[in-house]
Amino acid sequence: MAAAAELFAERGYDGVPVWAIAAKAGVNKAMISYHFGGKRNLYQTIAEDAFGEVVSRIEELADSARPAPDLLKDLVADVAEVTTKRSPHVFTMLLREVLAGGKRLEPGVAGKPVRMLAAVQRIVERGVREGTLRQVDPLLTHLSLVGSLVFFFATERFRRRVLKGRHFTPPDVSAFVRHIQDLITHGLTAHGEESGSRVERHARKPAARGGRGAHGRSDGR
Amino acid sequence: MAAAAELFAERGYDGVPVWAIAAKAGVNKAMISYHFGGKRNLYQTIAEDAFGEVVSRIEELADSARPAPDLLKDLVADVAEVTTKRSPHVFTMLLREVLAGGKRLEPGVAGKPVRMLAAVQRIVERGVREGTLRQVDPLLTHLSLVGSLVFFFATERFRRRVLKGRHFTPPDVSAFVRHIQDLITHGLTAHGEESGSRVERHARKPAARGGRGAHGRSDGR
DNA sequence: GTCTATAGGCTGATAGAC
DNA sequence: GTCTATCAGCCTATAGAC
Repeated sequence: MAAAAELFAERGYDGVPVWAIAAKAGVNKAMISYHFGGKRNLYQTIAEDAFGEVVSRIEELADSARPAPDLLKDLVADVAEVTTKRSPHVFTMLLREVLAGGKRLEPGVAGKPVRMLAAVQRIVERGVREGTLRQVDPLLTHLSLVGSLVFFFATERFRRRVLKGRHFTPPDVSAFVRHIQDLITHGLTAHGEESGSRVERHARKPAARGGRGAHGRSDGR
Repeated sequence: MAAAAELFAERGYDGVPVWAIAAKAGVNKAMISYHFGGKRNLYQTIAEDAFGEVVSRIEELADSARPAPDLLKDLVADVAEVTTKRSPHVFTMLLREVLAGGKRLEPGVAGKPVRMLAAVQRIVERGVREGTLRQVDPLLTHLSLVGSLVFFFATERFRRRVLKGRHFTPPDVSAFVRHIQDLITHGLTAHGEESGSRVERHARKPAARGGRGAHGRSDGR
């Protein structure tokens, strides 16, 4: 499954012959039909597994009552953690599916991007309602935030290849996480707009779920 | 070419048989080999054409001496204009290429994403140097900004399909452009941080190149 | 320039030996 | 469970008639 995920992410479903997956996994190509029921089923299984992990993480955050800006920052860190430590190819595969319009997936899996969207929207809506976020549109905010994230993680391979000797900063995940969290702070939070006073950071909250020590926890700058 | 672009964007290079392109274009499939020299050449021609348009627009902006925040906002509007009025499938195709690591394209075309990256970085670097932008990392800023844009335009078809009866806002291009420009204003510009005073908008500049009336010109809010 | 017919290559799945 | 051999389908490209 890991071998297949990498190949599917890199070349797309139609671009990967079954023999390539078998070769990379060090097994016989007939075994894939035997154990997974064919190429399409293998793909489906991988997608379900990977997308499910991301969705459940995001929905867990959306169910929290903590301040919306903190949740959004944790979302960034969570997403980074999933893709770096669990399934490196989720977002490439997810993005390919979204580009295809979700035609290839069975309904249950195809709905997962929509659940992510709904969860993020819920967080943003509450933040706007409670005044911790500026008056931003939840859908557009979701698209710009998640768009940045998905784009970054899905294109990591490309950057590694083309930015070899040319550019200064090698794409560093934790730096990117901090950058996005910083943009959330400056671009989305309502810091003191109603008072005429100097901009100030919003109050810190102790982390709701113990110190997992992720990349750039919103309370760990 | 338009027919092929749409199909390539939707299903990917490997997912589109030549007969499908021929059928959609209303021509015989042998004509594609005759006029373009085969499927791969057709793809290459389309990619070169579409990517070139975007790159030249962005590089033109990067060569301007106007304030960096204005340039970034115009970049957003320009990108939106190209994809809505000229080639609706550029970003889907571009994104697919980036996901593939640029392996399919000849070097000249593959370098175009890098030129976009370099141009945006140049704008951001100058903005930071001149103090019109906060002290942000140029590469990370490029990735988050362009990532949002590319993601938005590349996934428009998906949204139209899945957000049919479910969600309030149908994805509106001009609203998204304004949203991103707003994020640039709040998240990237250095508005009065050195003075202790109230946040204020940066000074307006008259548009450098006549009133083209694009979606959300930075001076047309 | 346009079309039909076909060649030639590659792919996914599986029958059947072990 | 695993492997080899093979089949049937689909794809691109082109030869050759018009």
